[in-house]
Amino acid sequence: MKTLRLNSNDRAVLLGSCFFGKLPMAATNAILDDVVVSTHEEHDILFGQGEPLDHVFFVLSGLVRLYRLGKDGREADIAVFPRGELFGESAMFLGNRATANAQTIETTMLARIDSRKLRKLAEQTPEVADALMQLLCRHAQMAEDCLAEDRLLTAPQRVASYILGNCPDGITNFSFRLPFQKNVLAGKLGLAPEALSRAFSALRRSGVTVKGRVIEIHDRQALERF
Amino acid sequence: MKTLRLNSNDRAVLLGSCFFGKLPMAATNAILDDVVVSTHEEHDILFGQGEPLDHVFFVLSGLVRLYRLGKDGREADIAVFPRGELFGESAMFLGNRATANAQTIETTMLARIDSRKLRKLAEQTPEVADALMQLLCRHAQMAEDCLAEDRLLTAPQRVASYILGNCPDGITNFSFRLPFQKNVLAGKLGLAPEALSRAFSALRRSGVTVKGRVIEIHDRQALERF
DNA sequence: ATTTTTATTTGATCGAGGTCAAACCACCTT
DNA sequence: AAGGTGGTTTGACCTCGATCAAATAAAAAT
Repeated sequence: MKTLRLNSNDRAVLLGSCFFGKLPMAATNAILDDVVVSTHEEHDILFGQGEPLDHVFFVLSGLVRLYRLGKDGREADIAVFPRGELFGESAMFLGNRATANAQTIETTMLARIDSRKLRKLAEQTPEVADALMQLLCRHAQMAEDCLAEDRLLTAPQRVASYILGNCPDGITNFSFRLPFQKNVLAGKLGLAPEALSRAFSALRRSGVTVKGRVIEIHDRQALERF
Repeated sequence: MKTLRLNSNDRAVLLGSCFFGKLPMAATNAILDDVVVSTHEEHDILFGQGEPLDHVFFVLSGLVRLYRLGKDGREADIAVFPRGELFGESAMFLGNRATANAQTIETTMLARIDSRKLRKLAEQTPEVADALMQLLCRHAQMAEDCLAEDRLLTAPQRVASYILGNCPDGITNFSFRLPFQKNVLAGKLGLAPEALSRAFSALRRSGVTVKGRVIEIHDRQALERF
């Protein structure tokens, strides 16, 4: 892990992100002033459940996985954060302790924001507080969505739902590239890789073609019905 | 559903709750000033997923269930809120639309807080914003905990975990009363009632006794190992 | 291009838990 | 005491997805 300064590309990613995008410039600058940038190899462990954690992370590039460990060593993914996402914010409100493990999935650049400073800024700047609340809310929703899907949908249905989530409304014919390995998608959907593979092959009958990382949809309706 | 005013017992519940407990008196009073109280029969539907929702609910007494519907009509519980809990807050940040269905589980009294007002108050009062962030955070945690447990633990392990969550640390011999029907516990744990029943009977071997709603633990270690 | 490594698919097996039906039980009412 | 009513338990069966092992495919390294 190497420590660097923010370059202009990093700034662009930060300013274009959902979180920083709607903050007043003054607040953004105050935060970015003493941000620390670090680079990580793939599979680097960022923090572990229960460990002290006094900053919030922003993904400048790469991919990070949040997960919990079972006592038998098995892992359950809680969330996957691509570039532009902020994570680790819940520790800020829970005694500065991480509530899960975090690991990079690929080579990743992160910006670290001091949580004390962010929290203080939120006290003084309603827009920051509001942005934080929206972030927390979105993360809560993500977890609730996952929970509901796990409980209500079969593996092929969850995969169909994931695909549809990446397909603009009203379009019936569509294709896109997975932003990560199938491996990772499987974890995100709470499936073993084998189950994901089988789910894809079950969806083939409903007009889904998979070539490497590229997914093609030929019949949106069929997917929705699945 | 009948509409009432806050009585002194209601105020006590509100003031003793996790959310209002740490607010400055002025903020609490501002909120309570135009709270609306309503009573509901059991199984009353409070709101449905996607519907407009312009207030936040506080449980004065009774029990409320948040759940999502699958397209086949099956239901997946997201959370269960007993007296003293605030819920429905996420709609505030997501365009005033409910993200799930809510239903009373038993006869219930609710206080409704206007979300516009609460949000405005949060802008002006850092303590309110902070309390809201902690609430959102706790709810996000609850969902993540559920998700992780669903993915990592078997039915008996989830039940064991629930029991241990109700048992003070360091005590080996313990007994408590379920705060709701087994029915409800099953839903909360993402199990069919039959599966909960079987889980209990699997735990009997580890020193758990179930008599009606009363759960007795005779060997904490055995439960932890399960 | 060839080898090595890593990711994905396929096959076979197994177990957890859902579902349906029936029995059981507790608590009410009459 | 008899009869409801609704929650809970038990039994039987079956489906989904985990797991293990092996085959393939794709990527990276030489």
